[in-house]
Amino acid sequence: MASEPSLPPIQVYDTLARSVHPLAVREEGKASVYCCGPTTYDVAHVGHARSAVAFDLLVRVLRHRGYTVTHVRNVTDVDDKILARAKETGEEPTALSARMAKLYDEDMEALGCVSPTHAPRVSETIPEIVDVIDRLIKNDAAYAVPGEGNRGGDVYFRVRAFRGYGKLSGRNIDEMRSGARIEVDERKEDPLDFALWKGAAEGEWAWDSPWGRGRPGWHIECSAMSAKFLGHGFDIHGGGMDLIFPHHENEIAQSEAAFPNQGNFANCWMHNGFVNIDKEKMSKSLGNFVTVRDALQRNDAEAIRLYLLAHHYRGPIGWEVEKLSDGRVVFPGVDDAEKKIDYLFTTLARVNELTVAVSSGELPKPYNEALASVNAARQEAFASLADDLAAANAIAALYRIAATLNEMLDLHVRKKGDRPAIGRVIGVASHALREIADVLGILRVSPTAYARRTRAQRLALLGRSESEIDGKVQERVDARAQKDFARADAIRKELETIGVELFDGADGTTWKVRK
RNA sequence: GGUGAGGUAGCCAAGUGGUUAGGCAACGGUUUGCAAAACCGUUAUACGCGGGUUCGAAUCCCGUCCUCACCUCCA
Repeated sequence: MASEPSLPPIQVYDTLARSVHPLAVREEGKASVYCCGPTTYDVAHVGHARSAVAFDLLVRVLRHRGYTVTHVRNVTDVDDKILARAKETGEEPTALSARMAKLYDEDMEALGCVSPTHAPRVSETIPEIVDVIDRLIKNDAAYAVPGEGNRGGDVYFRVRAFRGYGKLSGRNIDEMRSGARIEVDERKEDPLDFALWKGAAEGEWAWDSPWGRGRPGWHIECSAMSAKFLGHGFDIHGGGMDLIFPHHENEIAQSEAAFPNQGNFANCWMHNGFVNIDKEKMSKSLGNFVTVRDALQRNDAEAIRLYLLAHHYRGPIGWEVEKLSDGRVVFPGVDDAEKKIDYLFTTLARVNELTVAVSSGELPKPYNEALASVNAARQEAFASLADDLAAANAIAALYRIAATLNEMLDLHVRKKGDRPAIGRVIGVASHALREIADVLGILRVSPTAYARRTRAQRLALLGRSESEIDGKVQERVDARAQKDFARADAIRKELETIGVELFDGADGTTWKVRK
């Protein structure tokens, strides 16, 4: 169902098959995607952002290729960690959850992630969760253990009863026993069994169920939610690589045991790699994390997104953190990405300022070649994205197209070349640039809006005010008017040392804060 | 112990058998009062190490070293 027949079919790496294979959807022209979202006990770090961006890219690519995508991303707003954190802060767990879920949405929106079609919450899916557990008990795949005293009962999944257990993560049950540290829990029939429902004491944060008051186990919500919105056997299930075991393995076990003889729970499994700091996985438990909000304070959202996209979604990303001598913390890799975003926006700004005649006839050779190179770059970009979301190649194509645009713009500015031919190349190239950027989810605002917001952010980081810089610039403009170039150069140098670059253009002097 | 990911030029990072990845930094050129931006060129016959297959290997095979992750909460 490609909207453009010349583009190759989409293929992705499937963790279950351990290979790249063509995407097969159960319903022509439609794609169903379920992604594991956050557990809302704290703000998101850039590892969460990476996962969201990776699957946002998937959804964008699918939509660009003509698929109608139903994208479900859950919010685990009921969890022991939320309860524990709420006890620390004195907040109601539900309030903490709701607050963090809102911040997560804000962060991901800032990073250009399109809102999922459905974002179900555990707290609003309890009846469906109870229903799946009930099915599992009826299918002998799970068993209830009565609670004691005023505690509700527990329900456990009978791992050994599910024949396919381990197929996603490549583990076998007996090898796991020797390696895993398993807490002795007398209520379980087998140490491998995991909780579907956990009984809670009277007065605790809990919901009613046939087994007494309690809360759902960690994995069951995804089985219930995906069934609710996508049904059994949906197309793609996504999440971070650390979820393969046990979370996704358990989802498969639950869903396939609840709906036996109905085929695979999900047709294809995609997993994103980690964000590392100093070669170690960024994680809450290690404490080596950078929150999305930290990152957004120091860099533009577009730059963060580009940095994440510039690495293949399955590989690791090293998030560089550098402490400057003055104590400030910077992210050099993201700064680098921000320069690239600057370049692309600057190119677009030049295009926007231009009004030019457009040739419709046969183009002279050099322009024809430029046009061919743009079209080849565009083709390459979308072919790469179709090949397991190779975004880095699409980004490379972006630079190639931008270089052609700037080359044409330079010719135009210098009043050289064939203007209508230049106009035609610029028209095609800028359209291709925007189209690719759109699928990548970058260059989402106007160049002027970007310039305005990055200037404000960079000035704030430098501790300078706009009027202060404007004053200096005006001083220099006056000096130049009097041909006092020594004074003008001194001011230029002074501004340069604090990170401000000047540009003497035909319409006067403009300035920019360097990243 | 089991399972998986990765080691590519100063740095970041694509690439799974044969013609350019791309970016950053540095340097040279065009342009500029000087700069910046932009464009062109150079740095770059790079692929952890040792064997092997092949006319040809970063890419396939065997061995080996190193890093990281999962097996416990984790995107």
